[in-house]
Amino acid sequence: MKPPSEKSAARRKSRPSYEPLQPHEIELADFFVRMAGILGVPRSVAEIYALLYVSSGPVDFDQIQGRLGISKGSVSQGLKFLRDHEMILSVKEPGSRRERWQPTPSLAASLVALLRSQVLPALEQAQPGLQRVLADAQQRGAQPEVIERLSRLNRWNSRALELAPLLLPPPGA
Amino acid sequence: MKPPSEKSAARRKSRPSYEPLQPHEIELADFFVRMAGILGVPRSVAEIYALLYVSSGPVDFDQIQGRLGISKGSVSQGLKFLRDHEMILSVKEPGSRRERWQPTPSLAASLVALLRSQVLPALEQAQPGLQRVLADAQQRGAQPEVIERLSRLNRWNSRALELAPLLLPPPGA
DNA sequence: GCCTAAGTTCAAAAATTATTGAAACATCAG
DNA sequence: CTGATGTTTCAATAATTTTTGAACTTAGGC
Repeated sequence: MKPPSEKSAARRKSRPSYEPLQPHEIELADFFVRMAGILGVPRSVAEIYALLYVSSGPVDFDQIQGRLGISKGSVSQGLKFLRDHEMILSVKEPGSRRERWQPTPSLAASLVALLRSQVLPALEQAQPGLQRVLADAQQRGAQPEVIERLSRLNRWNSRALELAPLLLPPPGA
Repeated sequence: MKPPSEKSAARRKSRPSYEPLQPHEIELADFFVRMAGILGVPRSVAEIYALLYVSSGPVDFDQIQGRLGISKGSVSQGLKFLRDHEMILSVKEPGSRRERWQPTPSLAASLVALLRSQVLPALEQAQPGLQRVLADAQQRGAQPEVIERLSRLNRWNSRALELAPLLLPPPGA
């Protein structure tokens, strides 16, 4: 609520005070937050991405924390998530340990990568189980309709797994 | 833990005791639960769908509750969700008020509908805001790179909105 | 090689979301 | 009609997820 007195704040090592998000930035953040929500990505992560997205140059850790008004921990974890999913890039300037961040050039590619990383493991892990479920149903002489459903599910799963690598090469190719 | 004594259970209006899910059913449910999780659909909803999906005929309310071991409230809400997203159909048999449920023929169509229902409203609502954000940036003479990003976002949004009705006709066409 | 700025980790707290169950409601078989 | 059956509602609770912040680690400037 009450900010540290102007004087002391200004004197010591110039701990800069950051502006809260402007209305237009909030609008964009809301959009990203909503979209991210569909995929279960936390609010803070979407906000960080939005901030980088509307910002003209790379943004550093403290700016992110200050402008969004969130904790260090959240910033760190959010950046980790975005890094892991190759949605942001860091720019290092010489003579400073500080990293500055900006979005990857293609948001589209980022989204695809994000989806991949969520869906693919599920498909892969499910593969043997789904086959077993189908075999099981056939052995038990289940209704043709059920067999048909389970077959289709298996076919889908296989096709998705085949197509996946074409959609975007795995993170080391 | 301890079921009601066999005798009384058997006598009165035959409140049947339902079998818990079999291993092959659990396997399928796990798959659906995982996939649903990606879209933020609750576990219980995915389980209900999975049960209908592996079952030979339509399944009624009490069977769902009994076999999944969840509350009436959850069953009701889960069915509502699935109904609202046109993922299940009810079959009514004459001489009974009871509804029995089965999955809609196409899981693919169901998934598309589900996605639509989550993504479309977000896109629609965002439309004016995104345009405003772009206009704003242009007026403020923001960096070309930022303008470019925001333009692309707007174009995407518009194209997605145009394409959407083709993907699947809105729920009354 | 220190020492400090920069960032990470993670247990605890807060916030959010899902589930329960009891009461209210609706419908239709009798 | 009416009573019992079948379903919905929703406030309370439980479960899960996200955020915080203080202690810890790391890296690089000096």
